Amino acid sequence: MNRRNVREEMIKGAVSLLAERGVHGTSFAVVTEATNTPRGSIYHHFPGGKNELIEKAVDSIGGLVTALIDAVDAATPADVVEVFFGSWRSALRASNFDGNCAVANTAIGAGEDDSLRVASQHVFEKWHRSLTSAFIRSGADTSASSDYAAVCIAAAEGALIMGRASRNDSVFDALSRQLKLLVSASGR
Amino acid sequence: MNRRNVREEMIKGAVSLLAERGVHGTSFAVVTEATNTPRGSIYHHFPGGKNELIEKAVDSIGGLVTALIDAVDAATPADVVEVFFGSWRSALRASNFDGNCAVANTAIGAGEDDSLRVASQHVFEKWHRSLTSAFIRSGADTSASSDYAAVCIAAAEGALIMGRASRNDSVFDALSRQLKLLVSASGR
DNA sequence: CATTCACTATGATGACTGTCATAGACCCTA
DNA sequence: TAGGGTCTATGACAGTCATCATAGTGAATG
Repeated sequence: MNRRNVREEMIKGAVSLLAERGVHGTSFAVVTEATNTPRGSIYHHFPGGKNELIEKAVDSIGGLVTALIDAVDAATPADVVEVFFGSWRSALRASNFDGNCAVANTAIGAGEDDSLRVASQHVFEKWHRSLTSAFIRSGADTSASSDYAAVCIAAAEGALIMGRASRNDSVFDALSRQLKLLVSASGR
Repeated sequence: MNRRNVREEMIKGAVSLLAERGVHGTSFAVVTEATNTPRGSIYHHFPGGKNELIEKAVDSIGGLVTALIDAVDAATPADVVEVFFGSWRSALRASNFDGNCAVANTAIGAGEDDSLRVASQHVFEKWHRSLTSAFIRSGADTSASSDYAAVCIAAAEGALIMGRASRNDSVFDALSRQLKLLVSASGR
């Protein structure tokens, strides 16, 4: 836990906690306890305080998911839907139905300070661009791909909330089923 | 502000604050200040403390929206989509892009105590049933209506988050456009 | 008039929050 | 060996949170 990775550990822990408990639940006390990182050096690593930590956490998970989307090499638009929803679904399961999207939680928990809101906005935009490209690559209708991406992201975010509320991920079945139909209609 | 409506005032105020600031931001101090209700009688009206207030607020807004859905008398499935998203969209605008769905915020902000999670779960289920019926009434494919309802609710919840993050409601355009196509495909 | 009840006012409690100052520990370089 | 920069430990700070106890109000009932 010494040397240089304390900062990274904190950011990583903040991502998990952000998904599970939101911005307010991600207090420094909880972060340091969950990650076994030293409480004394917080303002050394994050001079901007809590906001800086959360921002970095949002950037981190945002970039990670973006990379995941960019790596999708699907043969059909329906496969893009399958992979995208499948990832979120398994994330929900992995959290034992106790986690939401960290970015969504940040957008919701953003207070007066606009920095957090803007950070999550940028992530959403990045995801939208990447997913749009993925749809185009898979042979979807080019002019509709942006719409498809928006629908998928919005639906996934909503499904996470509903799935968590019901401790059940069957919502994803309906979404996957219908959105596959939608994106297949015009493509190919 | 005397007599019997203090309780109702508090619940009403809690709904607004819940949508804007989430569970944690809906503190008693803020509620009483925003509604000009007496701070001293909180535990008289809500012996269950904060949880009871939030629960009642979720029930309240849940029933209100349910009634709204039940009142929809649409000629086509596409019209159901139009009305449903239109309502959420104008709610977002009305809040100056600073409000989410109060029920979603409660689901997210629910802590260890399961009561809040369950309350929001029930509301989501109620909405799902009502919207499914609305689709069936409008002539949509009966076996697909449940899926349609799930997709619409999830997408709307996600769109609220994204719209708030970007202070922009153009996401709703894409959603409305595509989901109208989807629900029209099999219906009629 | 007296009692009871619904409601309100005030303030204390202890826990937790983000923030920061101070001082000590570690290790690389000279 | 000495110095200096990076990191850590400890704890104080002002504030807010939910909760509750105590005391008080006024009105309706008996």
